[in-house]
Amino acid sequence: MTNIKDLAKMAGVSVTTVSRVLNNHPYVSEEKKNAVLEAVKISNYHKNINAVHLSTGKTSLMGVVLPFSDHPYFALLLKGIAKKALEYNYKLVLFQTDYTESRELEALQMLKQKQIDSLIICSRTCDLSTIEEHLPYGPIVLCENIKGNKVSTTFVNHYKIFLEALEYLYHKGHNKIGYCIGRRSGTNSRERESAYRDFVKKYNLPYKSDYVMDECYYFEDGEKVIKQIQEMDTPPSALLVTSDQVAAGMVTCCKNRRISIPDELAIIGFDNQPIAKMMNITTIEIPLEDMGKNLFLQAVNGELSDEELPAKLIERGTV
Amino acid sequence: MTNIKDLAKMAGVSVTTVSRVLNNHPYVSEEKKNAVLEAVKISNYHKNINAVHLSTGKTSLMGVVLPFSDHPYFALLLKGIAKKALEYNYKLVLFQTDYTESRELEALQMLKQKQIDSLIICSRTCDLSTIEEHLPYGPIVLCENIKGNKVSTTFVNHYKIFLEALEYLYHKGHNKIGYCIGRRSGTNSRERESAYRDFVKKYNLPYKSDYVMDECYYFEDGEKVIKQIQEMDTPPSALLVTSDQVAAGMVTCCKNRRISIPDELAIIGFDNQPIAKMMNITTIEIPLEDMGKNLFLQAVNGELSDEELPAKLIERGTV
DNA sequence: TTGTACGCGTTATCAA
DNA sequence: TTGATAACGCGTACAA
Repeated sequence: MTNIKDLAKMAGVSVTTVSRVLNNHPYVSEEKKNAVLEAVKISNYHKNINAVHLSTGKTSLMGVVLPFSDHPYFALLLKGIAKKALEYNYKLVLFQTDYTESRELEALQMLKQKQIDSLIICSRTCDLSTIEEHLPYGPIVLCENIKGNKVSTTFVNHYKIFLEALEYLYHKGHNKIGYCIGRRSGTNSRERESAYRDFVKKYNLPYKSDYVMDECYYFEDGEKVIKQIQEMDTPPSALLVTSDQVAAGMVTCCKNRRISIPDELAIIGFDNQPIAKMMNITTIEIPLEDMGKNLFLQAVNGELSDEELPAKLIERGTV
Repeated sequence: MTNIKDLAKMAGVSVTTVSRVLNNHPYVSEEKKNAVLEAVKISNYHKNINAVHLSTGKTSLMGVVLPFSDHPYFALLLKGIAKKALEYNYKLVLFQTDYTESRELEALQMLKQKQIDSLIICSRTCDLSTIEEHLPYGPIVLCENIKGNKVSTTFVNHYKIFLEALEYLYHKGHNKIGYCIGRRSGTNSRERESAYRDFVKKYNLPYKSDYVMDECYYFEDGEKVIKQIQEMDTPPSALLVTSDQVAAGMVTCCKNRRISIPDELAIIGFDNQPIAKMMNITTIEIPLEDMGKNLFLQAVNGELSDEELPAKLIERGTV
């Protein structure tokens, strides 16, 4: 492997000059520059990036922590991050955690060890305090509404939009409303739960714990939900479903079982993914790709900020 | 940032001894070992991985090239890779190419620059020769049937399984069979096309170019296909669809349009994803996760091998 | 405009 | 069992 020293020898210049040429620094004569470039060409030289990293203390590598990359929600977030990463010439290191804390710690560890410059955590299991401990080693940004901390955040106001959707259903005549969610823990889920509780309280509705169904992630989970509500004595007449995938699975399942939508069951999905448009599902649009882009920018520049992005209800045929 | 030198000073030993302790090498007394460990603890020391990389010439980073990470086919492949990566303590660097060659070259570049140890290319646009040029810099493995080269491969025999599926449809009484595919280029696509041509030749069927539909990737593309065939004078009576997602989209669309499956249109999907099971879609099972695992293993150990994994037809309700 | 010399943090070699 | 010291390859004060 030829290195910068070899090049210097070949071109008859110093290593500094070689380095200058390689990094487009000023103050180097056309003549020597060409000599170096020539040497690069004939020697098939390529920088050893690790040496650059060691020398500069930076890696142009950004970590991305997410539970599953095969879920459209996170895939879209990732897409936004990846777009900006391309633009800024950053590479991404993926940490697929399956919501296990140890995998999250690995990512934080890499930040500590300077293998990545910064870290985007799309969803987490570990404590906020654990994250804060690692802040001295590089920027960490989160995708949840916890303003006023030492970490930057990009988020949508899940409390507000959840409440809005619930009110919408209520004014459409529904008073038996349930909701489906991925996991019960996590900031976003807690926000939704508290919106739900505030809603039933406001309208004096009973809080039925079986109206809240968790572990809903994928298309095929929609069937599970339909089965569940069919077994209930008084099933909900409307469901807020925090993923369009699951909502689509429910719509498909309902068609198979001849359950009429929205007459027998109204459904509001989340994200406004292509599948929702195609299946004409009423949904809450979440600007996932924009959120990804924003997360990236916060992570690169490292300045502290909290940014709320808008979500909005899109009326279609399932309510 | 405290470093190994500081530790040495603190513990009253040499840097060599510190390094030995840190890497669990033998020949260090219990006493000194404890002294070092103590120093590590109180100084909150963490290795600078870049220095390790520079020194060892390795990174424990593996590159993964794929067109889109939000497609279930690649997401499953990635899942298999990620599982093994976790086991072998490797991290993954993701290159989402959108099938642009320049992004692929970036990955190869990183291999050259020693930022990654090895590279898995799940699907490519660039020439095989371009890949071979980069082979001296580290193992590169491919996910396609091009045996006998200097690169390792893991693949299923798409020619064979495609032919098998076509025969299956033929013997079910279909002689107007079409197929849907992602892109037309690429080894896998060419294999399928040649299986299709051999099939129509064998049974003396006409080759109709509009029976081959490309750009079919996602659920929502299923609708596009149905629209297309509905406009044909003599639409196909059966379709091989190289993604369960698209097949699911088609089934959904057919339900909306009251097209009876399999009577008016028979469908065979690909991959055997959960959605296929749920929607009772006949499909070709591809062991994607296993393929991912295998790709990883080939990439870490760097030995040259070509491994064919089995695919099989799963009969369900759409034929 | 150019070059020398050192630092980055670690591992590996070799002598003791 | 230990420790000096030389790599690893690059960037950059600082001097010229």
